[in-house]
Amino acid sequence: MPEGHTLHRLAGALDLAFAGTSPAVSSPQGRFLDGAARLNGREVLGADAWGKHLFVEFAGNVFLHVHLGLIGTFDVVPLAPLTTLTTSPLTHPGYAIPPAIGAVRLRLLTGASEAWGSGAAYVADLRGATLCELATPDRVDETVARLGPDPLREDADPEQAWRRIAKSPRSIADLLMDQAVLAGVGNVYRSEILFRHRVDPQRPGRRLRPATWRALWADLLLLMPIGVRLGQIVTMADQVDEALAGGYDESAVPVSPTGVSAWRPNPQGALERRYYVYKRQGEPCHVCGSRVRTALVAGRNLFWCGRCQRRG
DNA sequence: AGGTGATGGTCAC
DNA sequence: TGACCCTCACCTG
Repeated sequence: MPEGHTLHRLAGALDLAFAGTSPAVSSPQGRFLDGAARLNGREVLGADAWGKHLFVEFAGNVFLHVHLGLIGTFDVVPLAPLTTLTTSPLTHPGYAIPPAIGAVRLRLLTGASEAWGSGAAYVADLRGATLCELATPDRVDETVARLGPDPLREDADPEQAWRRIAKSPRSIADLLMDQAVLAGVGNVYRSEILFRHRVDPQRPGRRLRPATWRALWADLLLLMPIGVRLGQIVTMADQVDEALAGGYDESAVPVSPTGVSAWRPNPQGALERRYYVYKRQGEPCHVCGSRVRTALVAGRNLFWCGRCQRRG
C-alpha cells in the first residue's frame, strides 16, 4: 500500500472533491451495497487519515472507514466536462461519467445538482481494499486508539512511541512496522530511514539511543510531508533537497496511483529509480559500494547496507 | 499474452 | 504459517 503519505494525500483529495457536497454512492462490484445505500445522498463533512486508515465523515454520525491493504487503490478524478451534446445514459448534467473498470467496491460521484452549479465534479473509485466498512464515532475512536503516533499528524507525540521502543527487545526494523508503535510508516520508509541514519536494522529497540530515535522521528517529519505533496516516496538527499526547493511539481513527476514509484527523469530524460537500499539487493551501496542485503523480517523484505548501518 | 511480486493487515489454523 | 483482498507495475516471451 500505500504507506501513510498516500492515505493523507487521499484524504486531502477526497476532502477537496466532496466536503460540503452530497455525492451519489454506489457499489458497482456489489460487495458494499448496504453501506453504499446508507451513504447515498448523505452530506460529506470531511475526510481524514490516521496512519494507514482513512475516514470519511458523513452527516448523521456515520463514518466510512477504509484500509487499502497491500493492493487497494482509491482514485479521485475530476469529471471531464462534455463538449458535445449527448444523450448517453452515462452522463451527469454537463459531464461524461467514466464506466467503472474492474471490481469497484465503492464509487463516490458528485451530486447531479451540485455538478450543475460549481463547475467541479468528481468521481472516486475504490478497488481491492482490505477493509471498507461503515463505522460509528466510537468505533473510529477505538481504531485510532490502537495506533501509535502518526508523524503526519500535528498532535503526534514521539515520546509515546519511544516509551514502547525503549523497553522492547524487538528489532528497530520490526518496531517501525508495528502500527501500534508508530502509525503510517511502511516497508519503503522503514528501510530508507534506517539507512539515512546508518542504523543497524537488527538493533533491539531497548539498545537504541534516545538521540537516534529523535533523529529518526525528525527525519520522518521532513520526508513524509514531501511524500504527501508529491505522491511519491523521496528519500535520497539530492532529491529531498530538490523537493524542498519546490522541484518535482506534479506536472513534472509522474505520480503512480499507489504513490510509491521512485522513477524520475535523469539528466538525459530517461526515467531512473532512486532509493538508497529499498529493492536494491545485490546492487552496490550508493555510499560505500558494498552489496545491499535483504532479509525477511516479520514477513516483509527488509533492505540494508551491512557495512554502513552499524550504528544505533 | 501471461506470470509474479508488492507499499498491509486481519483472521483461521 | 497461509489465505485473503483481486490491483498495478514489471518482467518474461
